[in-house]
Amino acid sequence: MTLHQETHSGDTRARLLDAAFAEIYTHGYHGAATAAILKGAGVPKGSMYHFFGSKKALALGVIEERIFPRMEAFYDFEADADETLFESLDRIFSKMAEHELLIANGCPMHRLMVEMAPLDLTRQYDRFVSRLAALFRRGIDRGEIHPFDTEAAARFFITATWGELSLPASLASPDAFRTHSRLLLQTLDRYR
Amino acid sequence: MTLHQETHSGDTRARLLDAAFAEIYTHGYHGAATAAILKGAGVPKGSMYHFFGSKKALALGVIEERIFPRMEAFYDFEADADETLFESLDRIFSKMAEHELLIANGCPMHRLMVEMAPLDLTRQYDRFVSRLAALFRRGIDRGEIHPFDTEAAARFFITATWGELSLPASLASPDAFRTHSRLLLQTLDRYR
DNA sequence: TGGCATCTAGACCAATCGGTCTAATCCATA
DNA sequence: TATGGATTAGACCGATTGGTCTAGATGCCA
Repeated sequence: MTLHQETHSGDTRARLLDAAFAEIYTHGYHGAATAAILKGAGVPKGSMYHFFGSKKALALGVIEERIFPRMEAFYDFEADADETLFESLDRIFSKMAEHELLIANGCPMHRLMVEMAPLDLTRQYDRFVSRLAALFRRGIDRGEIHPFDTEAAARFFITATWGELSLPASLASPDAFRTHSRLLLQTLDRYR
Repeated sequence: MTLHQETHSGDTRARLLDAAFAEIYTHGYHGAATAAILKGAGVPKGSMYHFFGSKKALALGVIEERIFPRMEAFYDFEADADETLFESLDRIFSKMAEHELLIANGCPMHRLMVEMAPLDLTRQYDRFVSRLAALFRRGIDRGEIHPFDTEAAARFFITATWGELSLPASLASPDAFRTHSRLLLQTLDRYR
């Protein structure tokens, strides 16, 4: 049966978040029209304003329930406790280089950060820095690398990587990204 | 006399470019309303559409005649031919750290690149890379540093710096920038 | 001074924006 | 099966968007 609408079993909210994420990721917040989001989700306007009070609230929901969890899963620094620091970093950077959408469109959190400057993403950023710094610290504790300022290095790694990922698709490529991350990793050689 | 309008001696076009630059730099392309640009320039709509066919054409003009020349002047890598490579880099990074607007708002070319992805800024990017690579090469030729892949290093420096500069004002600071560029410069130590 | 192209001026336009509102419908529970 | 909150549906709204158009002012050159 299922005539023109598939699986409308109360997942309206989730569909809205998914469609909004896609639309905002590819067109930016200002460039994403609510009409396009609605169409993408196959949901009428009334439902959107039932679940979210405004476009901004929807964007906040996207950050909180789509982008941030996705990042946490992606940058799973501690996935394998048996990995050395350098093995972990290699694994993460390789995964990124193979992620076509990421190479072409950049990090969604970074994009929203840049475009919606008034929005405060300090907490998410700090949390992200802490996690990477903790990975560095574990390497130090295990004697894989000599001590250094892990917080500063984590910030350096994150913003430097965001910069490379933010290149437009016409300038970005997996190879360019791999070169970038190789140079970035060399930063740590002096502490080996 | 000059009643309510100051120096309208045919500089309308220039005023439009200035106002558009300011508006686009602070609000982004989508966020910049033509009405606001017009108001900022103190110029009626008819004049704008006389000189520029569309908002997009105006933005192109801003890139070509405001942003890019400004960058070329700012990153004047070869200003002092007697400087060593490291002196030049120190000078540039210091100048950037002291540039409040740059720290707070990021590199205008980078912002437009991110927001107007379809726009092709490949030529400008490549030119910028070449200039920095040339500075590296000069250092090599003078024996100040051992040979390395200057193109790759230039790209690394530029995108890494863009990433740090793209942090929102709430996370950016001259100190954070200085730490970032210090770590970036360490990349070259291995070739000293 | 007359004539013509350049430029100014802003009223006006259709389209689109985010957002509101009310009526209909669904659905769980009593 | 009756009731009532949750959800759907989309017509509608004022504001704002980028863009058009025509009338007049301006200034250069003949």
